[in-house]
Amino acid sequence: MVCDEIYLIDGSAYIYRAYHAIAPLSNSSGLPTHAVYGFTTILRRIIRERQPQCLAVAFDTRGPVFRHKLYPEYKANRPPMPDDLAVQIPYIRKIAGSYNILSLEHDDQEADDLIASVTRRLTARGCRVVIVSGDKDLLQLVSDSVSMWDPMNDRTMTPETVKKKYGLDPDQLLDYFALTGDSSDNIPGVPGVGPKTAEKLIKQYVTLEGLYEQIDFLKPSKMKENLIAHKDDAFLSRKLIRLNHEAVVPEQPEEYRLGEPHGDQLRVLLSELEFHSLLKSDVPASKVDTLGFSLVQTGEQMDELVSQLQKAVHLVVDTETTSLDPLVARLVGISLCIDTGSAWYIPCGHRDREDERVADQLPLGEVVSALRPFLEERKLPKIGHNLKYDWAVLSAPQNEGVRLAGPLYDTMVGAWLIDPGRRSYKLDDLCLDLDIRLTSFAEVVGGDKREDGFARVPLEQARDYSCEDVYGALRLFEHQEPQLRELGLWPLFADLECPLIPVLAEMERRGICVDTGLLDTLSKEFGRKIDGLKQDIHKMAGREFNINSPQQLGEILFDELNLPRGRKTKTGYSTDVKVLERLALQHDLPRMILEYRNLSKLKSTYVDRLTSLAGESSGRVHTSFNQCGTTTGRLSSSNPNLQNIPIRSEDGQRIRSAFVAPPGHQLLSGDYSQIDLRVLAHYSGDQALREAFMAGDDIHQRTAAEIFFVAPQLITPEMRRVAKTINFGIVYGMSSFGLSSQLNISRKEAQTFIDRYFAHYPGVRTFMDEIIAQARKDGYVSTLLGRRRRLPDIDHSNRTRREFAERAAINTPIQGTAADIIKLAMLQVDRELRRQRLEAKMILQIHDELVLEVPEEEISATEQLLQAAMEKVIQLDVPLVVNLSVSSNLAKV
DNA sequence: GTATCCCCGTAC
DNA sequence: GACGTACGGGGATACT
Repeated sequence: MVCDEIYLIDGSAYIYRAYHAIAPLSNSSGLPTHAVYGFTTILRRIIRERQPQCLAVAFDTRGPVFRHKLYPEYKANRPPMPDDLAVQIPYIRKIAGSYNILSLEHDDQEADDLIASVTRRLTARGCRVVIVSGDKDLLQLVSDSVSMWDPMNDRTMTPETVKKKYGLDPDQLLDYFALTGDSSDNIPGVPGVGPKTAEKLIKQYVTLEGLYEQIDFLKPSKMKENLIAHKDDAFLSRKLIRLNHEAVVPEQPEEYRLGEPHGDQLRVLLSELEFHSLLKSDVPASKVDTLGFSLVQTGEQMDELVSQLQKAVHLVVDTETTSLDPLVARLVGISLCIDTGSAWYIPCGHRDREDERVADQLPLGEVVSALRPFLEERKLPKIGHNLKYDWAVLSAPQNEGVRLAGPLYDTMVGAWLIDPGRRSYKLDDLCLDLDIRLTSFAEVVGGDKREDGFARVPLEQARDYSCEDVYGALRLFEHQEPQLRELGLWPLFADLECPLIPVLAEMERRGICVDTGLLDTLSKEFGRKIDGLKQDIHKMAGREFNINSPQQLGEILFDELNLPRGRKTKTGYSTDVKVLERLALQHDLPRMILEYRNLSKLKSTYVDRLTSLAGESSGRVHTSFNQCGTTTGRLSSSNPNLQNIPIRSEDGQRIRSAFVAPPGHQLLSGDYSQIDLRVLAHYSGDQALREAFMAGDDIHQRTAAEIFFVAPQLITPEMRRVAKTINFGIVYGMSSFGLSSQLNISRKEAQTFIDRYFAHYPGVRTFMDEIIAQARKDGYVSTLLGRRRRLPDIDHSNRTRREFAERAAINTPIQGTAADIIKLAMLQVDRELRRQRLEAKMILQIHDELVLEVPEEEISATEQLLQAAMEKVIQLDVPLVVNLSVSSNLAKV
């Protein structure tokens, strides 16, 4: 028999489960997709784990079914299907179709009835059936040839397990449920009869009929009265629960055979849904044609390549190297292409198994001298994916310092500008959207786990892999360019973000000097204090425990010391600063925990981490500035993150002072004063806010005067602090709740402050309302330079998600415009330093601050340059003010 | 043993 | 549920 075992999936049930179990998700056009996603994963899991030959998925019909005629109240307590689920249903059907799975649906029948009908037909033909469901209503079908499996908890129900769970045979369940009823389906049953009673009754009397024949002999009781009074309900319930075995369904087992997925359909569908990982794993490869890829291994071949490059209008570049770290990476090969018809791979650093240089390749020197004129040609645009890396590799001294020039077009940055919210900007993921499947790095390097694995990849394979990357990047670029122009992003792309790439690469390469001696001292000192605190804490707690574990800490504080619990987290009670600070008022332990936490955070995250990173490259640390790391347009920094070095506490300052200028140099820092609020003043046009900045006032003091109704000179530091919190909160869209918890005041007081704030700055209120309205109309918000962020949740039915999008609508134009401005300034500073032939170098950007390393004799010239460049980089309706500071280290005095 | 989630804390 | 944008350490947990 072709299909001796058939899997029948309770589709509708899993749609609901997926909908509720998976966090809301949507594609870039705002279509909710989480139910589709969850459903698809379940389907895949069933197929993967059970490899069924025969499979069907049953769906509920949309309209009423025969049960409604029997009982109008049937499922009357069910809320209608949520809209954001309803729109996903057609996609779920398409998914089933694309995976080549038979779908069952019938007017007047529910999925359960279809499953019952198929089960009846096919078991009669000798097939075994596995029902895939978690619904107890289907248990009535279980028999020697029918089992039920719920992949969610991987439980299989057989007649034996049914007996174990209910004490009854599967065919008695109907009568059993007829008595208990089912509140979720609004099936009445008999009031007062629950699982225990029903089990006893059915065990004794076998069926409803048996029970009611003997009803007179029951002892008088409330239950007996109920049974008599609700006899009709019991029989009606059984009718409702009994599945229909007579629905029209395919009769032949062959019709349930699971075929191969429809690759093309699936590709289109998964692309639309933006299920990139599934696209990658489930859609058969449409591999890139490698016919036009060639190796350049001889002088003649290089000459031929050079003559081809003469006619290039743009050059796509990718480098293969021995390391992800450009400081040490050695070129293994370069791939190039100028159109989508062909590509070249020029190996220059490949090695064999014995680590001997492979013979059939030109030496690096020859490769570089042949290609340098093209790579450095300022009129020849260069295209690549993550060009910051290639720029850094090519310009490194060990690779002969090629300065990749010409307008740079980076497809990673392009993809980010088009959709700054997407998860991955990896070349292969982006290419999948264009239906191009690239070979993964892992596939090529295979088992070789060493970092320089690529050097040992055979040339032909290296050629195909590397050429695919330039081909993919070019296809991406061709896809992106019209989009970038259409969205008005081209100037931002071509004139700001892409020119910034070499600037960032140089900042990263230069790095910043750290005083490892000081870090060492700090590490020891913090270590000593931490050990002392640890002992004291354990002593006071009465036992040893892991202080770093919020869970264990919670046990000590709340269970053993019985201190009052605060806010709940998913896994227990919160032990964060706010909670511990409150507890510190009544117990010493929380105070010590806070100190312990503070010191261990500083030690592990900063002191020790910096020490290990500085050790790798002789006293300097080299961060990565991630250009595509945020949704607002800011940079982010990692390995180490130099944008969150402590500043507020004294210990934080000591860590800062370990960032130093090298001998003969100083650190010059310029930071924008209140750039967010100035941008807000500009955007909102609010009269009072603008005047405050025009007058050069201390904005927090000014705000304090307005909300406390006092003269500016009478403002206390406390009042200023409150005003400052409000000013910041406004930019983030904070509510009275947030403000009250931040300031430890009542919500009412917080609301009063907010009301007074808006009374004084009415333009800000208008701005906030308008920007949300605009986001709702357009589906996105934008910054001064036209940077965009889509906000698909701005109309979401879930209030939390909607309000989140609303706050982002307020914050993004402000934060993003500030990012635009400082990026412009970075380009300007870079250009001016070159023009004035100064040796000073930018080394850090911390959102509203630029830090330069400056030779002592250049300090005054660089100060002027920096301040002018930053302040004059753009004209807002309020002045931009930059504060400078010069110091031998990063600590603020 | 490795990958990932969660809690927490640092910055602007 | 409640304040936007990040990164990262360490514990807990899930998976291989």
